[in-house]
Amino acid sequence: MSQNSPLDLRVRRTRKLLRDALVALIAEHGYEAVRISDVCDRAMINRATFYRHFADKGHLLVHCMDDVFEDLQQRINPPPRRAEEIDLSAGYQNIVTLFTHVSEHAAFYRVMLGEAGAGAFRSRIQQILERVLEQRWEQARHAHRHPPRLAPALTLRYQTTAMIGLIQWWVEQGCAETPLAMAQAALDLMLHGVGWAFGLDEALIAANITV
Amino acid sequence: MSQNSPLDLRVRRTRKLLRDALVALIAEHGYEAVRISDVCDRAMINRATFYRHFADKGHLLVHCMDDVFEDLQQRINPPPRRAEEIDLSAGYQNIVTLFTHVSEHAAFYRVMLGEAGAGAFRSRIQQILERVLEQRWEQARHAHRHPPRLAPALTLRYQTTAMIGLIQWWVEQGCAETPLAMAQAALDLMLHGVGWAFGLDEALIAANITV
Amino acid sequence: MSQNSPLDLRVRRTRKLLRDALVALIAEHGYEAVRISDVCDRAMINRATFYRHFADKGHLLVHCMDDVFEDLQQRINPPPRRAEEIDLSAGYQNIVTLFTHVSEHAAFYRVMLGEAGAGAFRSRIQQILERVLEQRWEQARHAHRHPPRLAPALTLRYQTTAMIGLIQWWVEQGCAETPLAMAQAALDLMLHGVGWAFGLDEALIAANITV
Amino acid sequence: MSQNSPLDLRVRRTRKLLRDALVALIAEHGYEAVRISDVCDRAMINRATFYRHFADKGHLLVHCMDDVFEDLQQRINPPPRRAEEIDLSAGYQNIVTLFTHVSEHAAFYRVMLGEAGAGAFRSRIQQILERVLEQRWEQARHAHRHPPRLAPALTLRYQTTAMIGLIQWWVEQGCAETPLAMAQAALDLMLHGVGWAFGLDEALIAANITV
DNA sequence: ACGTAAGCGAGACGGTACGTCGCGTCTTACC
DNA sequence: GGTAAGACGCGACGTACCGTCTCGCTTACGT
Repeated sequence: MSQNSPLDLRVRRTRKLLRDALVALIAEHGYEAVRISDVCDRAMINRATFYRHFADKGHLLVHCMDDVFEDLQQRINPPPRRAEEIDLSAGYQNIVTLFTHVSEHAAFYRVMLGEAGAGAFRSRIQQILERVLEQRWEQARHAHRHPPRLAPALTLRYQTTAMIGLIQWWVEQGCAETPLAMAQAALDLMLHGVGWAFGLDEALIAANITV
Repeated sequence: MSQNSPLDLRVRRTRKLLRDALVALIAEHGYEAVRISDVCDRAMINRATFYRHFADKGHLLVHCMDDVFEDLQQRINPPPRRAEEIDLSAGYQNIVTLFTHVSEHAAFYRVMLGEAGAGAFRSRIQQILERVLEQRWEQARHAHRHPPRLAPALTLRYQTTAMIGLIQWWVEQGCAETPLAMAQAALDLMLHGVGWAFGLDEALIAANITV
Repeated sequence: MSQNSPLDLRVRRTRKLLRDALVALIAEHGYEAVRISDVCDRAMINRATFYRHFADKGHLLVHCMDDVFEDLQQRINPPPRRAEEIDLSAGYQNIVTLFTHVSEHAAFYRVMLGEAGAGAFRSRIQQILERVLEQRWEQARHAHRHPPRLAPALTLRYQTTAMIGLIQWWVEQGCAETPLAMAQAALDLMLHGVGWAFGLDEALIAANITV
Repeated sequence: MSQNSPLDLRVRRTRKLLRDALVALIAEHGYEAVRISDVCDRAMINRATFYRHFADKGHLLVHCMDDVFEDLQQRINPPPRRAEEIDLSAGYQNIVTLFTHVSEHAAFYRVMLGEAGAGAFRSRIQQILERVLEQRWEQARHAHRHPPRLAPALTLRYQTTAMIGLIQWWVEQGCAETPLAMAQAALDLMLHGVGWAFGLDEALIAANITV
């Protein structure tokens, strides 16, 4: 039997060691501060070998992100096949899944979304969330009574960056709340707005719409 | 005493040249890609002189950010002196001011919030917004009928990161909308939520609250 | 014994390919510039296979030199069996043989004696010539009227390096002269000196001996 | 007073340290075996600084050779201004000067002419000697009774390489003989030939000319 | 002739040196 | 006294070549 695995065992081992070392070091010192030689030392991989696999630190980072996001995509992506179930519970499920996934990579998310993280990470997860949210919105379109009240692109950006903010806050707190609680909070904020969350009186809110 | 007199003209000139050069170069190549020697070349300042004023690139960046945020703080910070005017119009005014300020530094915001920007910038503006929003929320507290429905820290983070997302989206579009339109959109999203913006039926929203 | 049986066909083939490749590449780029991987590419031999046969580039070079010098030794070495024939014609014959041999490996000699050649080659051929010349001198000793007028070691070195100089000059010229002409010139220089070759007057030479 | 010296003191110091280190290390390990980092370590110069002065090892070597050969050229070059003194004593003086110079750089010559030396050195000194000898031969031309009996280029090469052989032999012996003795031997070999030095009978030599 | 031990191709890997780049410090000379 | 010019130590970078090491395949040799 010839091994039909795509890559030599040694190759996979080397890449995994490098990935793990990078993640650990970013968590310790931040992305920019990590030197390729540090990664190699930690991974116990020769520096020349690093360059046989990745052109530079950024490529290894992408490799790491692929690792994380692949997991996320596989759990979130499958959209509801039966278009009739337009309730938001599927969306809620997705949000729960998202927070669960985050909690499983909490350390990575904490540092990557932090000040010392890599901008590429934030923009990539933002795109992923945007794509997912847009898809769901497209599928739910016929259930709407009204046309969109604001430019969808704007709304999408608002919601996705806000979600990332929630995630960042949560992992900074050490994931104190359960993923379900976070998902519920996210859904509430999405549906009722920040004013509601702050406890503003509905009448006050309604009154100020016209301002 | 000459100590507290405004700095030597040459010093101020040098620092301004360096600031301008850094901003221009970040806009062209991104923060990390900018070399101190590039900044000096652009500013036509000797590299040794740079080090007489700033310890490193980060310190110059802080200097630049101070320049921008000082402007913002001065326009936004003054809280409503008369606590009785608890209408949201003051908040709305603040938001207009914010977007106006952003439009005046659009290039800077675009690159600094982008993938190639500096993480420090994003986190700093986030803190500023959080502080302002928190202040306003504290002042408006007695006007609320209800206690906060979600943890205020969470809500704050949600709203401020969402605002930054809006800003980023806006400057990426070239500030096509007016600051007033953006402020109105921001306020609407804040008060009515994303579901409303997407045009979801209120009944549907209400129904799913219980999910 | 299988040990001294001629080597496996594959082994001989591999070594020959490597030898030829090295010689060709030295001729093209000089000894130091040749990389082992270049040799392997040219020879269409895997690099790992190279190391199964030679420890490094130097060992392959020695292998190549053995190839060349073995030919030379076999043609020059057999000293005059009958000690009575002490005429110089046998020495002359040897010199003719030497230049003939050189002409048959002209390309190799040209590059190996040139600036980009291997020092080991020059010193090895120098030793060979020195051994041959010393042998002949020992055999011709009883025909001398006089004891050596200069330290034999010095004279030997003078003559052998001069011969190598002649060879180098000749191959650099593309072996324009016949081997016989070169041998005659070498013998003339050996017997009559450089002054004579330049056409200096004998009286002048004699006069200046005392200087 | 502005210093009219061509180079900053630090620059000259750095280059001298590197030169000395290279010479010492070549003497110890041979040219090819010397690593640039070795040179820098020995010279207590940072490796990056090396590259600010020399593109590679070869350029530093040339710098070293210039140092040595400049000395030689200045002592040997000035040709006899008064063309009437065509005796060979001036040539003899030159040869004495050459050997004296060599004895002052004996270690350098020993290793550079040895197997581990640099081919460039040998070929460069060969060219220098050739140029000097050719000059003298041109100036002495009208004193000759006869036209050259062999191609001057060939004779030049013979003599210069032989001289280098003598030099190499001498420094290998630790310069046991005096420079004067070596110069006399060189002149004798030049004027009377190798056969004479070996003590061959003149009649024998004469008889074999016709061979 | 044919099974087997060898020679061999492929290529990952650890290592060492290379030449380059940018940083931050320092000295020197100028104005 | 501030500045220009630039040498210097430092350390990371990305590249190149070396020599070693599996792991299978195939090929010449010995019985």
